[in-house]
Amino acid sequence: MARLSFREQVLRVREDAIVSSVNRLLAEKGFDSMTVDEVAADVGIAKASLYKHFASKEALAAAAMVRVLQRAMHVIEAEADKPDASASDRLRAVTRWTLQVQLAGEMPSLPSQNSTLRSALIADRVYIDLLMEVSERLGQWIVQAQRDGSLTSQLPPEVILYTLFARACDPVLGFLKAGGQHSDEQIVDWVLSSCFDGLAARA
Amino acid sequence: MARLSFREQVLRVREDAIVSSVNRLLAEKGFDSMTVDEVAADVGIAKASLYKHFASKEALAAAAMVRVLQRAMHVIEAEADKPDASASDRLRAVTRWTLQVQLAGEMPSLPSQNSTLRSALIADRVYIDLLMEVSERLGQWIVQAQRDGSLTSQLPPEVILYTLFARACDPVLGFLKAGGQHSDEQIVDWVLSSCFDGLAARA
DNA sequence: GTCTATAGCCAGATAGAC
DNA sequence: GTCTATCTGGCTATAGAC
Repeated sequence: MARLSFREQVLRVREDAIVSSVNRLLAEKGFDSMTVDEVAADVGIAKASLYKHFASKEALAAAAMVRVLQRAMHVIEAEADKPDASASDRLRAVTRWTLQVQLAGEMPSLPSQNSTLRSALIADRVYIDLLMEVSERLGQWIVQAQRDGSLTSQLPPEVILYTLFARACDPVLGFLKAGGQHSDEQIVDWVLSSCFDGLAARA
Repeated sequence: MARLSFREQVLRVREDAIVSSVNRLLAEKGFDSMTVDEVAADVGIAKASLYKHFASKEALAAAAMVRVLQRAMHVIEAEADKPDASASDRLRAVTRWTLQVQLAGEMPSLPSQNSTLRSALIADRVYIDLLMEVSERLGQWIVQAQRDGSLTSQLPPEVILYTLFARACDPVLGFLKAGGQHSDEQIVDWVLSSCFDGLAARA
């Protein structure tokens, strides 16, 4: 790893602050409602300065997505290091982390319809590579869990993978939180249970 | 029911055409990306004429939501009329319908973050009343199914209700459809199974 | 690289003739 | 009620001084 000059470190820190703001605002308001002016105000710099760091609003969102995927990879690696956990345990743990992040208002949410954003994301090599890596790691655990009989074999691994990914934007968390009746832990437990155990009664 | 004059009937038909366009565009692009110009072009009238029928873009979206809730109520009533169905069967059937509508590109999707839209919706008495009625009808079936042991009692009825509602915007359907590998029926079956039976293997 | 100021665009809503 | 033409505001992005 090359040593960074002081100037480069300052740059890093500033960009990190920008991405943090973007991440939070994306979680709060979504991509379309978030304005670049807001981001600049939140970071405490001028809008034009933002554009010296990131070429476009889409690039800002992509950076936030890259960061959350990096966090996810760290969680995955931490789970992989636990010697006694089953594949199913690991998937549950990663899914739990996803729900917690969303409930904490730290999960950036992107509209799947916005085409300019989609284009920017699939053109972003770093983002795509990370997404593939996360998918592969989870995919291996899914297949393993199906083999050892802890996850259903009725569903293709692909369907299970997508279902887990979708927990990152599950609106049920927000509904329950809006009610204000339950603790975050309780909410996460319920959604996790509905996801893995289903709504139907177990025999 | 009062007889409508010819002029009023023409009005009805036109507004119905407008709501149809809005419904489809909302399903396709979402509220933020949908423009009023597009709606006008799709219906084939001038934008100013649209505003003679609906006061705002939010009102257009509300009308589409009212319509889809009316469709849902019809489905619910049709299910209620089936003499031999269990509460659980009825919930599955209504959920299946929801998934089919979404997969057919006919489910209007609204961003939960947009505040002006939220305000417009909760101010719309017709929308709120319908939403409450649908919730109550489903809620009764949920409690009943929990009592007869076909739905889990581990989760509060509220959680189950929200989980079913959330199927209307489940991104898993879109992911699987985008792959182009599977039939719509197959996709619906999988998602329905993941929802009710869960991802974990059944004993 | 940071700022202020502004260009350029687009979309929601309206004016006013017919 | 329908149209054409326009207003208005907000947002992304940039120019240009320092």
